[in-house]
Amino acid sequence: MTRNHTREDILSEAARLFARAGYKGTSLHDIAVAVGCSKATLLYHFSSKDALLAALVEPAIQELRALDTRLATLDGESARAAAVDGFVDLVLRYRRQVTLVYDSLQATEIPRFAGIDALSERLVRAFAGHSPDPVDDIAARVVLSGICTVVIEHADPDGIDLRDALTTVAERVLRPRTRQES
Amino acid sequence: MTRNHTREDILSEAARLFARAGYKGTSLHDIAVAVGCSKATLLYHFSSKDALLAALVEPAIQELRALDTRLATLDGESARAAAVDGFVDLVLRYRRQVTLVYDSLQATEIPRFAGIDALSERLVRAFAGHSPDPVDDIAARVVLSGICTVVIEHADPDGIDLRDALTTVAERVLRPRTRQES
DNA sequence: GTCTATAGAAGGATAGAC
DNA sequence: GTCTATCCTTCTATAGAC
Repeated sequence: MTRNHTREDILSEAARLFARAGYKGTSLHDIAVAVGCSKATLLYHFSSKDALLAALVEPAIQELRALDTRLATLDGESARAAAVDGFVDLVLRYRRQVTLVYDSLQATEIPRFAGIDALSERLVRAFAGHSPDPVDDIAARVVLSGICTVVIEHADPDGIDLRDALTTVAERVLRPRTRQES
Repeated sequence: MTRNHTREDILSEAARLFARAGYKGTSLHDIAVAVGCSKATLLYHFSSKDALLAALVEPAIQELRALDTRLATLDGESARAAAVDGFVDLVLRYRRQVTLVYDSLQATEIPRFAGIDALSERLVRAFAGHSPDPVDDIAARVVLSGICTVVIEHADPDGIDLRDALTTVAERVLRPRTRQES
């Protein structure tokens, strides 16, 4: 089918190794060994290690931008629900890339990622249902980042449906309170 | 007062830089420049880069173990509350170390950290109130890791009381449901 | 497209003067 | 205790043959 099997192999192995040891913790040599080729081959397909990272994360970033655009047309409660569903779906489909977006923002300076901080803030606001309560804001941040970390670490999809569980948890935290304190 | 001002400076600057760029992403040269000394001085005070990391994280790990021990004497609901309060307190007091414990487990092999995975699992179980429901388990993981990430990123302690907010959020997710579905 | 060989920089760590 | 100088390794990236 695809003739770029080497290119695909590189992307696949790089994703695996980056997710395990981090971007800085993975060398081109490591990737080359995993793929079964030389470092020079890696750099034939991708102009640099940074470029490899960018290629790896690009589709995830694009989908994140698409979600952001979609959310802009919604408001309040419906935006919150769409944000949760959309984000959980995205994170589950791009498990390995998620870690990278996290540590790559600090690890490298890839211009393509510009504007992602603002996007991230809009996502937090959507999770919070645009509530003015600071606690709702913190709740949104906890859930957002917690979902990322859990998906990263939860390698094995055993019995339970992770998507449902994550969505349920998010609803627990984010759904507007019906005043009932202890 | 303390005569080890250089040693303290090194620990302080290393904590700052490690938290910003990660362990692998920070070189001894970076730390030396920040402290205003040479690499050799760094390695006079700490036998290796790994040893510096260990010294930095050690107190946090010890307190984590202490919390774990304390929790072992409690059960169910009281254990859950104690776990949340204790953990939030710990994470807030060791903000910078938290990131390190996360990425150092993958970055380096420091024997002193042995057994921390099991400890971490016990903490998750305590957060979940030892509920057998898998969703409660996921909820505990989301909150636990979410709290860590939020504290790391939430550098500035502006108006709101982060401790109260985090505790409140944790209670929202973890407190046993009174059956009320949408 | 893939390789070997190698350049050139940066990393951690040591030796020895002060 | 702190420094400069140096060693050795590893890293990213390039050159050029096949």
